[in-house]
Amino acid sequence: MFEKEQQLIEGKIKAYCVANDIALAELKWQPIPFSGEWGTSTSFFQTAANEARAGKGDKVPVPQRAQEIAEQVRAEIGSVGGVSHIEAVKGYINVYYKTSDYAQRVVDEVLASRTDFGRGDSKNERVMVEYAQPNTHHSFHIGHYRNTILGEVLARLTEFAGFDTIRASYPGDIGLGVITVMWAYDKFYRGQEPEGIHERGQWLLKLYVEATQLLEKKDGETPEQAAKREAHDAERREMYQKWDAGDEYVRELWKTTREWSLEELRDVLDMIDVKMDVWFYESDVDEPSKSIVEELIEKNIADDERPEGGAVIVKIDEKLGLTKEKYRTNVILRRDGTTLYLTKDLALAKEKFEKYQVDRSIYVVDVRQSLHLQQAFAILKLWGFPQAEKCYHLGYGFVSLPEGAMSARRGRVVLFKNVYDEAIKRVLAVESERSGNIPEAERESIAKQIGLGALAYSMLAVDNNKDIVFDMNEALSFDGRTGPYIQNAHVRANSILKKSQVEGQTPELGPATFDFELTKHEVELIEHISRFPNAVQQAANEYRPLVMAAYAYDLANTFHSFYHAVPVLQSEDENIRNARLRLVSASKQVIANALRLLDIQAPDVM
RNA sequence: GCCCCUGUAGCUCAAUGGAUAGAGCGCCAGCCUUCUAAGCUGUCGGUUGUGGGUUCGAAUCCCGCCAGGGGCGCCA
Repeated sequence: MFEKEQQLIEGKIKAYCVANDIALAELKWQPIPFSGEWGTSTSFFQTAANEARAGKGDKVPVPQRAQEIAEQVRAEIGSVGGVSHIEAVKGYINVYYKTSDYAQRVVDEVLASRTDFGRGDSKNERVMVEYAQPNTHHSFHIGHYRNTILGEVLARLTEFAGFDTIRASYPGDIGLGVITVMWAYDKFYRGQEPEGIHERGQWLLKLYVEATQLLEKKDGETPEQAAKREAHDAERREMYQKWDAGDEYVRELWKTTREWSLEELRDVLDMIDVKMDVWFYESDVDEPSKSIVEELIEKNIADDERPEGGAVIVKIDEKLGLTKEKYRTNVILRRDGTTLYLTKDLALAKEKFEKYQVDRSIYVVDVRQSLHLQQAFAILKLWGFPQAEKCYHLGYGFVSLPEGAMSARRGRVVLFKNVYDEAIKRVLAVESERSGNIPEAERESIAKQIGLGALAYSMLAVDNNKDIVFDMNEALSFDGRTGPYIQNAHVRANSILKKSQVEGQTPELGPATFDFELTKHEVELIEHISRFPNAVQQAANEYRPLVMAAYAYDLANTFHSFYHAVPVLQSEDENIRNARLRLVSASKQVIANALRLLDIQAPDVM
């Protein structure tokens, strides 16, 4: 925002140092921590330290010498347009901007750009974010939700930051787990089908639990029980073989039940406003991945141990020439010729690189699969894909329950849909208590926005590499550092604007200047707003939704304080009233932009 | 055995080499005839697991140790 002024000052500092034989170290500018006003600062510690190391400076302590330089430089700079004053403190030089200029620039820019405020310039680079990879024939649980919201927000961030972004889902639609459900369905429930997308999807999970009970070896089982269990297992294996061979009946059964799961998944994604660009299915890459195995053997990357009754493996460390074990060795084809997760991931990566021309490939996957993905990336490198360098595993800690890990086998899972329903129920209860002014018809829709806002934020406000113990009361809390807190700031801003009869009535907010004495609340609000574009870039570059989550809260917090302390509509001076209205409008816009990046709705009333 | 992650206020978490380590929850005390109290203001609360090292400066980087979690050739 003040790049020109900063550059001018930097130039003067450099000139002064050259003239006075001071070996200036690189200048790093950063905002001044606390201020009733705002500005930017840089320090001279590094320069002083360099001098001390070179034996200059007569053994003056570094902080003292840094302060000396800061004072000398300060005297030299003189006055700069747009800058109110410059001070030398504790080895830092603080440049304070002229309040009115700064405020005006920030607010005007937001109001000119609106929904595009904070959008980065195009980076001419294509990013694919792969997330939402639940298995079919299960049901979408709260762990899948964490994955999906993280991936979606990351995609929104990279897109807004200037990357060409592709969203990709990769459901696991085949495997022993899938066959297990099909077997149970075919044997015990053939022809049945519950009403309702979610009921039907969740029913498949129940079948899985039931089937697992029947197929699991139990302590002290009688020979008859054991025989029965083994017979069941044989049926299941037979079904898998039939699927593999393309048996018409089994394939049809698979397609039908698979579609039930995918319908449920699509509906969940729709509920949380996620629109996928590309759908990859595990079953689609099964065949292509087999030819990849042959290619890797030919290229002497993979070793074929099948002649000795083994599998096809890749000795990754050895092929990379590493002496210490890092990636180890892994199997890419079973001895029976069937593929593995790793095999399919290689085929998928090839398609991403060749068909979709992605420059960066981000995998939002549980941190427990870290070694596995590192192995995949290493093999891609051996294979000759330069993009392997830009494959990135965004790992996240797993979501467990207060009573322990979630376990689909034991039926101990918290389903997303149940949390969603509970969230709406709780918000509606609060609404009936506090929001008497909202028409009955609108309440349901707002309850969805608030409930999902609480849930999304509870996931996003924790660093992705930390595990989460899912607690319904915490996840659906509406007080304090939560989604609804941020949404409420948006609502309050809207409330002022609505009452001012500015928005909606006239297209333009009244003109205003900020050359009156601003309160510290206004100053802080403006500063936070001005930081938004940087927060977008940082969050996207570091692949960290948390950065944006933290930013959104801080902005809302600043707005709430402003709202409480500074009258807007009651301002007697017309210029001040207009200036504050412009500030409120800008605040509302930036809060909305931040919430949008977090996949959280910004309601006008709540 | 090897590798990865985590350890910060009573609890849940921020702070990725800079100024006095910050929020929320909880506790306590204030604030609604005044733009929505899902809010605001204030109080209390810290040897950043531990011992060294690097640096002008370390929660942050390096090494050791302790504690918890996860992973390691035919599951995904």
